Amino acid sequence: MSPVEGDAAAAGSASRRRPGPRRSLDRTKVLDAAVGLLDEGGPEALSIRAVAGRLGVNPNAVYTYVASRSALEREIVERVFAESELELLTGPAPRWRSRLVSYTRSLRSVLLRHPAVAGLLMTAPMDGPSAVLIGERVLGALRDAGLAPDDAARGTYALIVQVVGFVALEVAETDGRPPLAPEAERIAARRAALEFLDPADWPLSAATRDVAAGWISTDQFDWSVERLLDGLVQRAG
Amino acid sequence: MSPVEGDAAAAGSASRRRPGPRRSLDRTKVLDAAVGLLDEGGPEALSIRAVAGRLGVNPNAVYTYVASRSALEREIVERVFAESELELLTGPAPRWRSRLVSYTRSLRSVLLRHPAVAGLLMTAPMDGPSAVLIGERVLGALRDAGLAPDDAARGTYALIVQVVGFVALEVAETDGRPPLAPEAERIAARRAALEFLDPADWPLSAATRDVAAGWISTDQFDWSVERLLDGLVQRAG
DNA sequence: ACCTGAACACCGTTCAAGT
DNA sequence: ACCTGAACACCGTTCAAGT
Repeated sequence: MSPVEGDAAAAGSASRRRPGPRRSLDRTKVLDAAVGLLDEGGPEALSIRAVAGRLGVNPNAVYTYVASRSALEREIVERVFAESELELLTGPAPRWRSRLVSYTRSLRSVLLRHPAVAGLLMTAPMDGPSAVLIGERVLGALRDAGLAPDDAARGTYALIVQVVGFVALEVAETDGRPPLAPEAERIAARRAALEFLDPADWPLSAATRDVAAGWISTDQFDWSVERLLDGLVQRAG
Repeated sequence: MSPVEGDAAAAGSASRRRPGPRRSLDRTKVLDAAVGLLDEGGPEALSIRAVAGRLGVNPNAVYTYVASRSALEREIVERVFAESELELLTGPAPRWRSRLVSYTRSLRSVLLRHPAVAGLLMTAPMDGPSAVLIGERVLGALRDAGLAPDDAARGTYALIVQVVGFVALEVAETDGRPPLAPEAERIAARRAALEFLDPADWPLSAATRDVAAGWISTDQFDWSVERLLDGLVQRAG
């Protein structure tokens, strides 16, 4: 990539210079392969054996770099979190709301570009470095909104739950294979599926079919975030 | 179970009375077996083959009653939703808030008693009859709160996302085998895991470690629901 | 209609061995 | 240290056959 080969090569030349089989893999290649599989084939395309196959090694070679399938899945989520535009969260204090709104939109967009990864969102704790950094920045924005530290911390989690929960349920209605159908198409399919709602049995739901069809929409996403923010700031002094 | 054998036997005697192998299974037994496996052995205990084994039949016999493993998972969630105390959602209009708060608490409790089922919450659309009925009743409570129909419909989904998202992330931090460790214990484990937060790197997060440890707590759950409700009613006339 | 029997094409993970 | 080779104990699902 660059004239000098970077950290790994530098460290290697200094400490270890044995003939050996000369490593054919590294952690990055394993993760690239895993995300590539999910992005091309959807949720079912991911397996340790498929990752190994894509890298041209035996299945068990993967275990040199990841402890287990579930550890691999956690790192995949972490890597996609790292793609979100964190810089949207920083800015002048009075603009705390637009910072949060634009960042949550950005995070949703990133996840919708990797729908099969989004399907892994709620299956393991989000405790990687990117998740921690996102938390720190959201916390900062809510402090800028005037919330006391403890309320800002609680609000941070409520917002994260709303955002990742929304996206997880949104992709759960798809096959997880990118690119997803356009939003309008997905809403229309939901609208058709809600045709069954009989006003005699579920009057309120039947009367708001069109809104429920849009539960996966960008409008509903933004609206939910805004309402939650309204509730959070209401109790700021 | 009772002197007369119930619906199935009655229907059977009237319409079909052929010798045959006399069915050894039905849909209910399959679902009972599946939930039983999850409740005893956690998420990994569920497989089509294990369900068959528990019922003493061949693996493929299960396919007479469920179309696929993922269809089975959807029905498992539906069945656990049906265990929630829907009657908590009905009552006098002015008590809309306490109806919503007590129902969401009840739903969380039910799900935490079936943690491996809770792990399936975000992997498929919740479109079963119980989910529809829950939606109808939540919608009613939000109408009682004074929200316009469309806002009530949007609010219903925001609330569902918050509740199921919260529980899914909560159980994702456990092994999914019931009974879960007591909440205080799970919070203490989180507190210990957050010890690494260096104030130099993440000052705001480090300062609110104790709150973040309690992100899986009943207090945080209630607080999140209340703040969202605050945001929802703020725009009611 | 509902089950058995047998097979297909996979899994994650572990262990021993090579270099 | 990092890979190969081989195996263990599983999967979901399909098809043909029995009754």
